[in-house]
Amino acid sequence: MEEIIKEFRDFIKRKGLRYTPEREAILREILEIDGHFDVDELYLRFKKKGSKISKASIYRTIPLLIKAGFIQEVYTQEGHAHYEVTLNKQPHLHLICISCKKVKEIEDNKLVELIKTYEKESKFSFFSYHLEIFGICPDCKNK
Amino acid sequence: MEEIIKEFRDFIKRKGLRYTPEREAILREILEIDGHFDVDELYLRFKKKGSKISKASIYRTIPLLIKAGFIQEVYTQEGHAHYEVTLNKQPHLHLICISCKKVKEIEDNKLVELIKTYEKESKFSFFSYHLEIFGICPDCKNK
DNA sequence: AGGGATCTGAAAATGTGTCTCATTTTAGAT
DNA sequence: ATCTAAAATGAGACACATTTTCAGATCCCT
Repeated sequence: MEEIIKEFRDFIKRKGLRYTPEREAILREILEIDGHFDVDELYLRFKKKGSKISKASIYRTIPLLIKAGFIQEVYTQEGHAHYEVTLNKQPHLHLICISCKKVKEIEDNKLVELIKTYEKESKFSFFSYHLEIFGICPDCKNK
Repeated sequence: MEEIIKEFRDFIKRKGLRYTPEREAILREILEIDGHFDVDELYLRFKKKGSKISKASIYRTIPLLIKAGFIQEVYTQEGHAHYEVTLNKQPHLHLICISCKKVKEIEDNKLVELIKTYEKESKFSFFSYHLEIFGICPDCKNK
């Protein structure tokens, strides 16, 4: 945990930016969230704690955390973006039920291998990817 | 082309909806676009032609075309959705250059096979998927 | 400690997508 | 062909996510 914070601080410094309590608090809060999150959820968590971090700061910090490689945008649902912490996470894909909106994660090495072959063939340098599959989950099929 | 139009008409009828000139015009316009498109582009094409189809109608027709299986939402960029015609298209994935924003398509059967195994294992019924990979294209690397 | 650049919160601005509503159009029944 | 109820349309209002502006606060280098 503290190492991650330190890494973020180094990243901020390296970029010539300023390390502020708000930026640190946002990273700490995100690291405490298990699973996916969105801006509003983050904002409400701060509000509940009595912390008065503004949405603007959250919106401004998220791109930094993405560039630093700590989080990733995973999908858009109900008109707004959802993110997840990528640290200590295997690459994975999301199955999204279009009926109940639940999201299931699948980790699979075969996909990772396949993506590596695309990287070689295309001569791109890959940063990240999303594989989202939309369908109906077993529970909703039986309704 | 005319067969596709007929198919759409049948789809609309089957759903108990009404077949209108606007709906047909929107489908025709989309079929003429080569590649990806967004709502604004579509709207401007109508405007340029002197056609006065409203954005509301475009927004209302797109979900119909998706349900009919003619188009698909492919990715969100700069805050709005982009679509593509799925007819006569092999399933494929998109490589998006985060520098120049160009999108390259890759078709690959291995991915399709892999996704079929996920469908079996997860017991979901899949409708569609997107695989988007973000990276830097060879051209931008050399700048 | 001082000072200029950067960051912050608050609010306004922007932009996408949805909804409302008055009017028009469709399509089935007459 | 005409009538009619239901559904679709365009225009604009609206809801909401995200970005930008700006004045004041903070950071951090010297």
